Amino acid sequence: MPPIPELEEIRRKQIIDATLLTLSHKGYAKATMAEIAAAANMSKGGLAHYFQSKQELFKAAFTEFYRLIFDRVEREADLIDDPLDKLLGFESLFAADDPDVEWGYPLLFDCMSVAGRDPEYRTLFSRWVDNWVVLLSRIIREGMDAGLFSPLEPEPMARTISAIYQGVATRWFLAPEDHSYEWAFHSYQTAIRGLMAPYIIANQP
Amino acid sequence: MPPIPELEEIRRKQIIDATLLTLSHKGYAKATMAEIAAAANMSKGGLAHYFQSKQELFKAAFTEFYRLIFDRVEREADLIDDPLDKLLGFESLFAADDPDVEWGYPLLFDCMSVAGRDPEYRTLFSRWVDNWVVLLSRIIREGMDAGLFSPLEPEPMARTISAIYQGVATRWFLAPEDHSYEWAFHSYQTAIRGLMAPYIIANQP
DNA sequence: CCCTTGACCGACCGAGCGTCCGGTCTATAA
DNA sequence: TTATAGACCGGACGCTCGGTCGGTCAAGGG
Repeated sequence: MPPIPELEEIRRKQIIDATLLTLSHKGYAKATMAEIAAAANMSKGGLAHYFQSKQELFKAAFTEFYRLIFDRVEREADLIDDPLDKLLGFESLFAADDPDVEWGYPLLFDCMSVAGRDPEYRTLFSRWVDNWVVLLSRIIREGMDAGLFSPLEPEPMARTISAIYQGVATRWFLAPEDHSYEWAFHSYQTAIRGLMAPYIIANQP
Repeated sequence: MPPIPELEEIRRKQIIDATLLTLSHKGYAKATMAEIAAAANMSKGGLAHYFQSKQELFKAAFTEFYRLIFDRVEREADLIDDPLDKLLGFESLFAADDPDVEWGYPLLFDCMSVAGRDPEYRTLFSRWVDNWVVLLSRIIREGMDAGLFSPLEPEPMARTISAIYQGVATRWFLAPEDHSYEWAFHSYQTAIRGLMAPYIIANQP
């Protein structure tokens, strides 16, 4: 009998946090169960009590990871009023010194790498993308409702925008010597403006 | 004394081909030296005779891989005359049934995943990008020389274009249910047209 | 005909890994 | 107080893999 009924939830969170921490500086391939157990102040056996395999644990960790990211992005989008500015304003994701960013990208690359062969991880990746698409679609609809954008299909446009964001961010992250923050931000903004240009209704004077 | 002096080159090519083949359906993490050796019709010892470590072999293989891709892309670009059409015309890279494409993307994701932590692979990734940038910059310069584009900095634009291409292609490859060929091609073309629009000189009637 | 050289073999080693499992401890129920 | 169940421990097991190393064989030089 568990003394505290929520113990399982607490432990799972504790383990997942430790997994993300370990993953962040070791990577998917080199993170071991022993290391994760140690980071969670637990033994390998205790860890196995809550997650029966490494795969299961990693999938739970990755799911938790993108939940974290979206909480954050959504909060930031809420602070901006103008829909176009919202679309253009993901600068916080180009913050090199932010720990979330620093280990978030490698984690995403790990997921993509595995997804190249494993359908289950492909689903994880799709869900990651879907979150972005939902967020961006909502912003586009806001713009249409406010009479700022002329009618367009929100979802394909949202997918295009997020794909462009990901492409630019990947370069910036993996080859920063050749892709400065300025380049990344300018590239992203120019590309999005170019895409949205046909749909932006000139503001009345 | 080797009976054929070029034997070493032949063997290295043979091994690298086998490595790419093995990598293509096993992935970086799960491809073993024994398997590669078998694919090269050779023993582990023979393999070790030419490549002293797995890392060394993989780096050579990846370098060869992007040489292959660029030979191909360059040849295809040569077939098109109009510079803008060249920029817009990488459709062969959205060919799902092409074996080069089918295993090329996973290989690139593997490289990116390792590059997230390993500076040597980061350099490999940079070189991969640089190849694209050189190719695209040349096309942009052609357009400027031909009076089709007004003056612009070719390199940053080339980097933006290739980043967008990569972002779109990644989605198309990893989440094809949600990102059709039509979506990918339209997204890429629309984005590039939007970027280039300010620099396209209206053709005289 | 022997000796050297280099290509190549494949059994083996040792490290590292995920998983399993017998056991211990603690808290509740009887 | 005793019994029981679940939480957790940590060593052992089995396996895989990269790298090594003594050996074989064929070709050419002396």
